[in-house]
Amino acid sequence: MSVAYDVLNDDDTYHHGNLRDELIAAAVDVIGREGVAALSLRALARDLDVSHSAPTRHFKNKADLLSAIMEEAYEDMLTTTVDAGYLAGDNPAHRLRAMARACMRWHVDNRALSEVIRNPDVSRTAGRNVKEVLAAFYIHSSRAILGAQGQSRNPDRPVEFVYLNMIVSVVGAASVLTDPVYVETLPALDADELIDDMVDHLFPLKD
Amino acid sequence: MSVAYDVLNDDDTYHHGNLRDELIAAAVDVIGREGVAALSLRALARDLDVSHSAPTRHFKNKADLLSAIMEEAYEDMLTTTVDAGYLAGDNPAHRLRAMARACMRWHVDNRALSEVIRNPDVSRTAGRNVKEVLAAFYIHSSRAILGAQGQSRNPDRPVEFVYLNMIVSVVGAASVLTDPVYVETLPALDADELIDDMVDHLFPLKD
DNA sequence: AGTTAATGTGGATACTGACAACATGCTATG
DNA sequence: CATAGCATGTTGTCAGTATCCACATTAACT
Repeated sequence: MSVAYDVLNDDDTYHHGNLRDELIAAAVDVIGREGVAALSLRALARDLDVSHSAPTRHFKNKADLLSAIMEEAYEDMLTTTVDAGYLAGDNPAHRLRAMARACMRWHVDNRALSEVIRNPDVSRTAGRNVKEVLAAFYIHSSRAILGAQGQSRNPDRPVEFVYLNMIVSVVGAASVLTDPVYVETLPALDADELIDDMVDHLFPLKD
Repeated sequence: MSVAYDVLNDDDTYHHGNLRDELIAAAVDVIGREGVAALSLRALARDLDVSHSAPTRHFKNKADLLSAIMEEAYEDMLTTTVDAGYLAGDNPAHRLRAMARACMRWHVDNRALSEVIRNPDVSRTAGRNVKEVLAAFYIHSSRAILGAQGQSRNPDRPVEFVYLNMIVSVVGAASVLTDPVYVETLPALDADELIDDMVDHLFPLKD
C-alpha cells in the first residue's frame, strides 16, 4: 500500500475475494425489498465498497447478473421440491402432493428469487442451463404423476396436462400470494390454507 | 406559424391533440415487442415526434404511465370476462366456465397488458381504482361460483378458495403461456387445449 | 523471479428520468 | 372582441446509470 498509515482498514485487500457471490446476495436483498426495477449495478458496487465497474468482471451487464440469479434460483427450486418428494415416502400420490406443496412454498419463502424467475424481461435471456433444469423438473414431475395417477380421481388425464396444471398453479400462486394488489384486495388470505386447498384439488386422494 | 413556407407538414399543429392515448398505445406496443424493461419515456416521445418531456404533462413519471396502463387493462379484463359470462346463457356452471376461459384467453390475447398487470414493480404502485376493479371482479365471480356450486363436483368447497384457485390458474396460465422459457421447454404447448383442460378440471360438470 | 490471467480502478460517453422556465394555442368570460 | 387562465408542448439542465476502455494490482503458475 502506498499510504503508510492505513489505520482505518488494515485488512483491506485490493481484491474483494468473493465479489461474485456477494453481488448476487446483495442483489437478491435489494430485489426482495424494492423489486427488480430498483436494481442498480452502481448501487450494488457502492454497497460492497467496490468501484462502479468492478461488477463488470463477473457479470457482463445487468441482464447477465439477473440471468445468474435466475439459474441459481431454478436449481434451488428444483432440488427443494424433488427433495420434498423423496422425503414424503413411497406413496406416489403423497409424494406428488408433497412436491407441489414444496414448490409453492419455495416461491412464497423466496419472494425475491421467485420474482426474478417469473420476470419476462429476465427469462427472455434464459440460457441453456435454465432450460435443462426445467427439463429435469419435467422428468421428475411426470414420473411422480404417472405413479400417482392410479390413486387419483382423474386417472385418464394426460400427464402433460397434469404437469402443466401443476406448474400453472405454482406460478400463479406465487404471483397472487406476493402481489400487493391481490393481498390487499382479497379477504383474509392465508398462504398455507390456500396452498393446501389447491393441492387437495389438484391431486385429490380417493379416501 | 412564424415560418411562412411550412410545406413539409402543413397539418402539423403545435399541440399533438391526442398525446395521452397515443403514448399508451405506443407504450403497449413497445412492451409487447420488447418488454416492460425496454420502455423509455424519451423513446416514446421520439416515436411520436414530440419533445422529450411532453409526456410529463400526461404522466408524472414512468410509474404513472404504467399505472394508467394497468388501470385500463384491469377494466378491460373485467368487462371481457363478465361479458363472456352473460353471453354464456343461464346455466350457472356454464357461465362460470365461460368466465374462466375468457379471462385466460384475455391474458393470452393481450400479452403486453397481461405482462403489465402481473409486474410486481407496477402493481406495487396500484391506486384505488385498480383495487375497486378487483373488488368488483370478486363480486361477479363469487356470484357465479355460488350459482354453480350445486352443479359442481365439489359443492362444499369454500367460495373464497374456488375464487382464489380460479385467479391463481388464470394468472399462472398467463405467466406460463407467455414465458419463453416454458414455451420452449414444454412439449407441444397448445394454449387453447391447456385452457380447456384446466377449466374442465377447475369446474368439472357432473354429466 | 517472471509471465500471465484474473480482478479491481478511474475516466469517458451516451442514455435516461426528472425538474424548471418558457412558449403556444384553446376557451371562457367580460 | 379582447384578454386572462389553463392545458399542452418545448428547450435547457442535472443527476443517476450502463457500458466501454485503458490502466493498476494481485494471484497463480512455471
